[in-house]
Amino acid sequence: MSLALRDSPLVADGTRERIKAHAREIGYIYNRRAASLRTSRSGIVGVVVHDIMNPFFAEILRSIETELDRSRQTFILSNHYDQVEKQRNFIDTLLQLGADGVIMSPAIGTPAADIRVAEDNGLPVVLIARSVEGADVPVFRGDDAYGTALATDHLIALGHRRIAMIGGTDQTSTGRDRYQGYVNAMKKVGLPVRADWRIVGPRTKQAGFDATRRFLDLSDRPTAAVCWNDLVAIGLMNGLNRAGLLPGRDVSVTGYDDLEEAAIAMPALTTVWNGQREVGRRAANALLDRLNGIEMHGGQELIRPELHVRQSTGPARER
Amino acid sequence: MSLALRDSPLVADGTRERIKAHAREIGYIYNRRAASLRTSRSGIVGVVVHDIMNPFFAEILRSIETELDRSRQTFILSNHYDQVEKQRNFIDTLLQLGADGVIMSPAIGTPAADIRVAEDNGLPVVLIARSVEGADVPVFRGDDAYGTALATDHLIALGHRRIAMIGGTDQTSTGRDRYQGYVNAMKKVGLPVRADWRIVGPRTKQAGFDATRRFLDLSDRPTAAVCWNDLVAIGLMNGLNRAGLLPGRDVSVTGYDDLEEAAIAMPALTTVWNGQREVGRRAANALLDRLNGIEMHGGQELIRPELHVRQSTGPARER
DNA sequence: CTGAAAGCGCTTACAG
DNA sequence: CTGAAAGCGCTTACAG
Repeated sequence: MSLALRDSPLVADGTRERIKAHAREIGYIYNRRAASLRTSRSGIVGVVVHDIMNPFFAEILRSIETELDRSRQTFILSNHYDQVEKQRNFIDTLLQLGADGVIMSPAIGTPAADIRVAEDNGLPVVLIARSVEGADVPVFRGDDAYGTALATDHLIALGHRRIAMIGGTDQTSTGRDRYQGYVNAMKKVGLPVRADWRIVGPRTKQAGFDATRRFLDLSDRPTAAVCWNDLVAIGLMNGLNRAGLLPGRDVSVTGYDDLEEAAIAMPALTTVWNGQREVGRRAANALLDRLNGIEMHGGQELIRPELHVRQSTGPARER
Repeated sequence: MSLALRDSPLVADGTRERIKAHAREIGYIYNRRAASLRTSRSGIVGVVVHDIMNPFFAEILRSIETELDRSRQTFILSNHYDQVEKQRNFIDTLLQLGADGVIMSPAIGTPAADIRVAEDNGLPVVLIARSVEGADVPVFRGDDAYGTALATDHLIALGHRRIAMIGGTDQTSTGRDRYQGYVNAMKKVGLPVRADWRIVGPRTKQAGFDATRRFLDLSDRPTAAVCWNDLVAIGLMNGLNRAGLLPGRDVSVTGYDDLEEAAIAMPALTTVWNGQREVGRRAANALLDRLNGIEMHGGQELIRPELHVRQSTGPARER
């Protein structure tokens, strides 16, 4: 009977259909726990990110969902809110449930040992968005340094010479890379990189909004801002609007990620496409490949970002 | 040993600690599948909503997460995108995994029978945001008719007489109730309810943005719009801004939900607080109570919404 | 080809 | 109080 229900070719068509019909009739429910106990495959994949409410991760999740659905894998989601302990608990849970693998955007401060524990216990890991020093697993992320350089170059080409960087942190690989790209672009053309023109921290709309005051109070106030991501940029633009300044005319603003809402922001946001869908799709497929026994090299796969120019950037105008 | 690991009081403290230390040392991993097979409790709760990328659901999920974490339940998430079939697959998966219960915002068109199948197979159901006719399970949602009446009353008090309703659908209980509240408020003071002043459909930012043209082209163009939710309102405000109209001065706009970003929208959005956190908290606790054998009556628990007045609404001015 | 038996790793009722 | 045995529902290797 179990063979028939699993569509085994060992069972004749007619027999299979009769058995299936009967199973439906008596309300038979396949017990995946029992099957999993026996086969040690559970059909469960874990996904853990900083925060699914962040549209950046939500967009990645959506394409992961598409890929896993196709392979009939169930996925369990968790936020770690950058708490290593919460992430560790989740990995424990996955191990206890016998999950087949995990896709993670590691919490700030994740030690390579945590990845190794998972791997050593038969839970293959694939990383997205951030890498972990010393962990020999596949990583899928955008080329952040290249991306912010694109944005910065664009502003420089528009004639801006005083450019701030708003948001982010040095605690993640992404944060360091994005800042580095901005620094490289500035230095390449001999523009000053001033420590006080970097406003560390903001990564949300609210934080971008709150940073407006600090930005406007900077000495030798910059005429443009490279923002950590679209959320910060949109928050900053709202703040500038409130202060009576028009983004794209009075101050140029770039975002990062090209979220769905970047195009309908007010004004439409110039930003860097970060390939969320690509990251999700490739990460999911890499994990599925690993589950099917395909050998995988560790190391990064960088997705090349693209600049999308819209209305939030314009020619530099001195006050 | 299994007793010691589960902190049973039957085991002396010293013994327990020694056993636990040893377990850690040899890298012992508790097998929840095996335990679940034996006890028929899995520690898994399913949550299925239309779309977790929608901040309304994301905010509900966040408080569900908090409550379930506290009870050490793992939750499995799924979007149904209003496809009954997808929702049905998810419920099947939960049954196969022996999940302890499910919290769902039912897909449009969910038959009461689908709820009953789950319940009859030992999967208790709690509904959020929408109800299902004929399903005798607890429902937690806001009082939608009351909420849109609050918004409409507010606009009427500001002197508006031509008020449109933008977004939503008659296919959900929420949609019908929100429209009814608007109709009631208009009729109560003898204002006209015109079919062409209702723009059915939009529920996203993009859709709200896209609806701007249709709104501006309405005959006897309304001076105010009651929007289905904050996303539609923000999209509409962006569209109005692009058209050179200032929300709150040229056109008054109300939202619904009071999402976190309503307060920092441009301009700050007048909206109806819809108690997402409350809905999530109560739904999770109701389910946990059911799991612990506490009897539950079916039926709705309505959370009373509140009007939050900000800058997107102002006195009516005729052109 | 078919059917009965063993075993996955737990928990619990039961014998000692 | 302790320890060995049964059984949850599958899958698979094996005997017939």
